[in-house]
Amino acid sequence: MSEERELESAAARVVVGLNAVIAAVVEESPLVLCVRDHDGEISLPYGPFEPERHRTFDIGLRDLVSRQTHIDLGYVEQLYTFGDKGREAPAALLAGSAERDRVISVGYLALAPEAKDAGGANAQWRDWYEFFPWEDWRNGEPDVLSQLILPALEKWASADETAARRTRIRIAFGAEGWEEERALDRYELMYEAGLVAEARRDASLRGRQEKTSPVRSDRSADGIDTGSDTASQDQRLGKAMTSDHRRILATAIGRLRGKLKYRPVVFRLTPPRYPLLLVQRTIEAIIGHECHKQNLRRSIESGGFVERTSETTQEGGGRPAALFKTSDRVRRELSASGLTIPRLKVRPSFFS
Amino acid sequence: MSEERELESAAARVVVGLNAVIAAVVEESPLVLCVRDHDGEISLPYGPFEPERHRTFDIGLRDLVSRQTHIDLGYVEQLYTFGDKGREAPAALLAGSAERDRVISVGYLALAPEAKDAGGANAQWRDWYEFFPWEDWRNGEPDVLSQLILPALEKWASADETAARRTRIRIAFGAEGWEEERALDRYELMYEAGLVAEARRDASLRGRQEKTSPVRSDRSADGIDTGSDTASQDQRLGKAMTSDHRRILATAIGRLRGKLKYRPVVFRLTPPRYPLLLVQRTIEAIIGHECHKQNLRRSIESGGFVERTSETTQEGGGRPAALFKTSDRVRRELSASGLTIPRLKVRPSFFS
DNA sequence: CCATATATGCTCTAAATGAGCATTAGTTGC
DNA sequence: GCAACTAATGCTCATTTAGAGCATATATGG
Repeated sequence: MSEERELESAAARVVVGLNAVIAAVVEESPLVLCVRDHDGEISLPYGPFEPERHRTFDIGLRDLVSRQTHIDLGYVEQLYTFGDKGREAPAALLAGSAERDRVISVGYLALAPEAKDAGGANAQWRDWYEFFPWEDWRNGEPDVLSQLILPALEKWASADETAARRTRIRIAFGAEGWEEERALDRYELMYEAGLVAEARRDASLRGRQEKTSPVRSDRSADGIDTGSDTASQDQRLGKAMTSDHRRILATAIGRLRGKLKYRPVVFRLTPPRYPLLLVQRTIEAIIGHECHKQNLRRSIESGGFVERTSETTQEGGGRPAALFKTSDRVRRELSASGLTIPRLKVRPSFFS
Repeated sequence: MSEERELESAAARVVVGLNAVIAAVVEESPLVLCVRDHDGEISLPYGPFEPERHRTFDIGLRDLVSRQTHIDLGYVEQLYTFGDKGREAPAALLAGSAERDRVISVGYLALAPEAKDAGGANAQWRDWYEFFPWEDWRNGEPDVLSQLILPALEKWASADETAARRTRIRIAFGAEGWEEERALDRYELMYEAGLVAEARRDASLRGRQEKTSPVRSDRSADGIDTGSDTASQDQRLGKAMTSDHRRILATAIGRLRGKLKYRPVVFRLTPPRYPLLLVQRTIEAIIGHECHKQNLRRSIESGGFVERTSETTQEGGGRPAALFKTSDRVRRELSASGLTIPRLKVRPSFFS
């Protein structure tokens, strides 16, 4: 049996890749570092995990990123490992992988305190809401939700006898309040409903490759044709990415949004000295909605996350702001709890 | 370059394994399903991920577990992917992997509402505190902490000029309050300090295999010899497991403990009808400390997690308890928030 | 009936949150 | 210099949660 299996695994290898979501926040914009893949598609930095060179994933990731982008990662955390068949639709995405190899990928999230010039012309910082326009509620409920997404999802749900789809939609899209950390749930629903470009791309790729055994038959089987032309729609439904990178990014956003609430990770994204408003803008950029200023300040100050310095800034035309620095306890991760984020409520219009 | 890499990866393959932490709670005991590996060591159910047979990790895991143990998994969630070099110390742990292959492993957590007979004589449910005696505070602070662990860690920390070790110890072991979800941090510190059997085992294995490049030099370099004989000490410091399985289990425990607080996962572990005390005991078993009964009830009842039925039980010699069932909203995961767990405080004696 | 064991109901206090008003200290235009 | 404007900062008040513990209800075994 051991021999048999040996033959088997020699036939179809597993290739392990590494993917990095490298995030920074600059001037109200949450940025993610992107590269162009060989087809010119937008991708996350990725590459093979090389067991001979890399003692740990962590080391492999840093090495890979530093070679692709001139950036040295600081804070890094493992996100999720993606292994679904067909996820690496454009085959041979990683050098050295044969057609039938299974490519799995270990996704990481990294935080950078500044969006340093990424070096290679190939690397570029992008606002992550380019990929998820519906996730940004800072200026109120995004129109695309009630105008495009929810109607399309509703149609998709109505094609399902059981209430399962509708239930999932209600949870993900906030029938009982918008939960920002459900970014992945929302993306997955939209994918399954055929609303994002990747769903259509993957379906056609699958159609070409496999004549037998329908994989995830529900995906494009009854995907919705929302009418207008694809290009302008993808504009409103966000840019596509290589392979399942947009899913990985959604995972990262959801994770970061959640983590913000129970660990003081914001301070991984701040410069050495900063006014409290910067912390607020950083949080708002990530979370995707506005906060109650005074209460957030109370939370930050009373939590002992920061220390006031004697310096001040004079940015816009208002009273000068005191500059703060992150307290030692927090920088050394001594601090257990995160800061509570007082969100300013915006009522979703749908699910009235 | 692509060719070069192809050769390289043909030389040292990556083999992907799957690991399952399958948990259940029975009568105040948190149980985990274990198997015996070929050496007779206690292991988590594991096996190779077979890309030809398995479309997703999830499917692979269920298949693997059902073949090893007669159990059909319900709730399943990915935990973490372990890839450190040397983690699969006893080489060729997975059939078909050559000596120099790198074995990485995708760990999963599964919850079972009952500890069904596992089938194979090889599979066995065990109380997870056998492996982590210091994590069970239900009868107050475990003696082993102040008697063995903290002194040994303190000694280990004092060998470090920087305060780094001591800081980590203080965070992990609750200088500012015991945080039950830090189970992994605690285990890792103990491993690094050479307090658990696996650390000594891995060190000797490494010593045999590699003459060059000291890997994780701090591990056993100044590991502590706490004096008394190893056997009785391992008794007090918990049973060892194959490879890094105890680390995986620690990850699972920490994750489950954390999740309990923000998602209603307890109800994945309850039978169809139950008295509220059962929920309490289940939570206490997992969390590792007692709760304030009345407040926990308030939390459960007011949160709309359960519905009262007209039935009652008569277990011990007290007033009969009403039987509840989990509400639909919760069973379909409609419920967003978890229940707040009112812990009964126990003051740690150390870090006075 | 009594002692004992739980279950269950309720109260009281303290702390955390949510909202918003008021004041302060600058800048800019005139 | 003054009015208008901008943002920072300080504070208050009402509500909600969370933490503790007392009191009552309904069983069991003598």
